[in-house]
Amino acid sequence: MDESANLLTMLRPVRAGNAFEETVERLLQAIKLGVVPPGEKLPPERELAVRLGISRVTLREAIRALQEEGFLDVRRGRYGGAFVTYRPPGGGDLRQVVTDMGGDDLADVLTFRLAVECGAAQVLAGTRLTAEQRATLTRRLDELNAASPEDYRRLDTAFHLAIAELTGSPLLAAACADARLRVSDLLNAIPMLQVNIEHAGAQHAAIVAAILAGDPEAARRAVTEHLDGTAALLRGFLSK
Amino acid sequence: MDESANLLTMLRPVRAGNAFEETVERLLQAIKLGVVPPGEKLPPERELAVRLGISRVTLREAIRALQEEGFLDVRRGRYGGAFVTYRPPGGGDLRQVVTDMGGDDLADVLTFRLAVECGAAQVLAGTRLTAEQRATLTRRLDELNAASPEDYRRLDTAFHLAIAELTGSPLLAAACADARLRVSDLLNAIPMLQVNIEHAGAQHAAIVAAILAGDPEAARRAVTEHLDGTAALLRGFLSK
DNA sequence: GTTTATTGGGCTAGTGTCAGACCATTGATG
DNA sequence: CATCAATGGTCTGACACTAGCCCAATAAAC
Repeated sequence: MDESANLLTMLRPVRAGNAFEETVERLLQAIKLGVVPPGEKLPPERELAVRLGISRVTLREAIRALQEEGFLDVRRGRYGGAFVTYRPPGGGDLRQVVTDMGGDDLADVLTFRLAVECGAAQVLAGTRLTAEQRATLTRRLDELNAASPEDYRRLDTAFHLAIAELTGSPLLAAACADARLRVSDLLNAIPMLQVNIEHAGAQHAAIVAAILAGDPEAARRAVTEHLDGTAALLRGFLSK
Repeated sequence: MDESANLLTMLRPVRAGNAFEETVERLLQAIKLGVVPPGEKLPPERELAVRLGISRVTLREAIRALQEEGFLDVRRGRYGGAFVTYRPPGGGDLRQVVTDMGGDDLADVLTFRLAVECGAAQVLAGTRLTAEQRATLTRRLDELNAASPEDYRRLDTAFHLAIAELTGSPLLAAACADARLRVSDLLNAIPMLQVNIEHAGAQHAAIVAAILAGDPEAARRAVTEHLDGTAALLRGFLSK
């Protein structure tokens, strides 16, 4: 960690890949995180291209790639569109997933997620929330607690993202979304055990309680505990 | 904050601009944050292009733009290079700077910075640090405390970034660098008062003490206090 | 059935970006 | 004063990406 550490950080690559690759990544994330649930369709190409800031040609290439990989079913005509067919796999080989993660180190991803999610929860707890914001937060928690196994991961993501989004900071929301999708493949590769879900449920409740009580310290502690639990779970499966 | 909040977050633009624009931004940040101090030169074009992941042609366009704006002095031949001529301005019109900030909202930027820097400090405090890491942290603090006025902002940046970099998470370091440069124009537009520097000095010391003591709670609190102070200062100058 | 609005599919001309090669300039070194 | 290594300056051919336009297919509405 010498004089040039700052330099290395500032002069990192300006872009992660070409437009096509980055678009595939983004769509894949929206699909895998369940932001667009199975059976639903993506927005129309013309609209989506504008939102993603790319040309329709590039977008279509990305969609075609995902179609060939079996993530999407594309139908023409009115009421057509790109329908999500992907369903989260029951459980793959965690070590393989870790190996597949591009250059990103496992520790890097987990550290990043811990930092930004704790930061978001702390900030939100330190904000005076409107009745509507409080309602959104508790609704997301209730939905998660009532989730069927196949919806669990999707609603868990929605819950965690909601905390970041409720801070009103798009930059922070984007950072948390980024962190989440970097762990999502990992989470999908480990089985969902009833014990873990119950533990997580209690921790989610503690997080919401701390935020609603306006206690940043408690919120930070609750999120740390929750994410440390997940990290330990992952490391446990990796060392077996 | 309806059902589609997640969608809006996930389907944000894949790239902020074209390669040329993003490169200008990056270099400008490295210059304005003092990562490459006045009088020093950027790495050679060939090397820099590789580090930034762009072609030499695009990099040269960016450098030429910055040269024409007066930030760089480019000299040919051996021992030549792109030398930094920019020196941080004494103090401009803060409101103008806020107006100039592209779409980013002031609150968004401050919230983002608070979250990621608190997260980084908390994570670092929760890590068992090596002797070398502890030495780096205290050295950065000492350098900052001994800084002349013209070096203050640069070393302040280096100190804050060091905390993020010491976590060992490149993702987190990049996020903090991003947050810092988004406020740097704002900070440069307000005068440095002796009182504020003394306050900041005490807060920096508290942050380091908490991290070295391995107390995440205290670290989080100290960073929050420090950044809230800066935010209040900014808001104060804006409302005058 | 026929119509119609909406959606994906495909084309073209123009611009952005790239890799790689070669040229021009400079200042230290012998 | 001649040489040389390091650096910026320039060119070319190939590929990526874009904006804008029109075509084709589909299913609801009539």
